[in-house]
Amino acid sequence: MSNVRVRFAPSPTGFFHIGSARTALFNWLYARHTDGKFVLRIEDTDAARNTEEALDVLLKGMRWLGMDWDEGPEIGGEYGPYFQSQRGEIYKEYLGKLTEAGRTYEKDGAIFFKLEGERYTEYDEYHKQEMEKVRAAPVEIDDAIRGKVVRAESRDFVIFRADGSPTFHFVNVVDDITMQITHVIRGEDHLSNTSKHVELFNAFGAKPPQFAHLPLILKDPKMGKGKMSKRDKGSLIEEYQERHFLPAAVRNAVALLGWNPGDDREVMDIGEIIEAFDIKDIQKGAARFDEAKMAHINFQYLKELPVETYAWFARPVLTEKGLLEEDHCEDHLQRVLAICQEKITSIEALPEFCGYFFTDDYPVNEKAEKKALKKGNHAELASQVLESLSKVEASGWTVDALDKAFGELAAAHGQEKPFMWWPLTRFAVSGVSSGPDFLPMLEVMGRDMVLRRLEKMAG
RNA sequence: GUCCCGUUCGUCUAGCCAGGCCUAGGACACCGGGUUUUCAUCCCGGCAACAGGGGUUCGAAUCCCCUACGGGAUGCCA
Repeated sequence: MSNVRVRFAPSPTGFFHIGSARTALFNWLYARHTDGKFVLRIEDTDAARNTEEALDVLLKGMRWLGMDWDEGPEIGGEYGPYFQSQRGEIYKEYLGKLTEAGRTYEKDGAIFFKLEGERYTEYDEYHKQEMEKVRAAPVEIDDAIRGKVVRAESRDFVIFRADGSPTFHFVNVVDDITMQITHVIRGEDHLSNTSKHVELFNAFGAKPPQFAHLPLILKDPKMGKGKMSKRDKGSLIEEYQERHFLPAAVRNAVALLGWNPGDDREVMDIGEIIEAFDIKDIQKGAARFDEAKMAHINFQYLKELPVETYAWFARPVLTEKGLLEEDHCEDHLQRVLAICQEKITSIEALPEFCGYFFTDDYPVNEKAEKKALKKGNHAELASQVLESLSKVEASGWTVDALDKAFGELAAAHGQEKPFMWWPLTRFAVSGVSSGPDFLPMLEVMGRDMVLRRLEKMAG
């Protein structure tokens, strides 16, 4: 085990944003890669919006993506509590240290952190007023992604509000010190704040952790400017859960958001990702999230799934849509899925793709109908197929037998191949013009269903 | 305004730190062709980028400077 201790410190808002998930994942990957500890710390100081449900969304999302934490909610750990709302005593104690060192003062009921350096007054263009500023020594941040970043703070800042609650900058630093965090991997929006944090670490006489600031995930320019927000489509992990994406695929896609293994690998199992992951390979530039790529990766995972597992994911989706009885024969389900799995790119599209295997109440696609009927008189063609296929016994209803029956049908009409009957037949039994391979589809459907639907078309 | 960060195909990116192997590679998307006389799969092909300008150098996507653009910070939000 290494001494690496990283943390993910979300504020439960009721959403699990893809950017947060990425930050969590990178921390988790780094912990697993280095055989260190991954700490989950809940920043629930804003009582108004931090509810039980909000925390639940977060924890469920973490687990769904397979990110387990070594210390944190529900499991505890030796550096707890892991909820900021329960760490008041610790914050008071650390405030005392600062006050003792003469680094605080009170103003308007709030407690400020006092910077060291020459003081002067200057008109501030942003605040549109005269303000007291400090010529503090520049702080040097050695960022694992950006390199050396130098930035100087110029104003004292609030660490305890007038209502007595500590601010983000303060609790963040105190928690990182007391939880002995060695690496802080977080979004770039915190890079400018880091000089504040380093000032605080220094004031406490603590060594700042290794920082690594992740590039931001920007929204689609068509949707506006700035970083991706929870209102943007595709930005919430919950959305992928609801759409039945495979968690491993989502995790893989999220890992690729600003990181890559340095070669052409994209679809990787989690062990591979953990092994390859390193902070130095993280991108500097901001990225735009591409849903199409996520879908592609998801499909790659879907194709590789054993049909048993595929059925495990698919069954609830089909049941939800009312296509499948709870106790529907597992073997039959798997036979259907086996011929669909390679053709279909998402679980989400499955009900539409294969619903007709399970119910007679399936929609008829008009375009497919037009296409199928172009081949000739549909009632006539259907009755020809019906006549031919009814000769195949239920016990011998196989691809081979069906192929043979179609062959004989063709021969009887002086055709070399039976393909003129195929589109019509497919349409008659499924209502659409595309789907699984034709003969296997008929075989899996079974004699009764196929003949029944052909009869209907034959009139 | 000030400070900080960034900028390679439409998108994600490799290459940049250690300049020549880059006529800039891969993937997604898109377009075309093929297979499957179904198809959303699969196969083949195509399109398409070093933000701009100066330098340094025999040689720059790679090093330096400037400009432009994008982003972030500048909260008693986190």
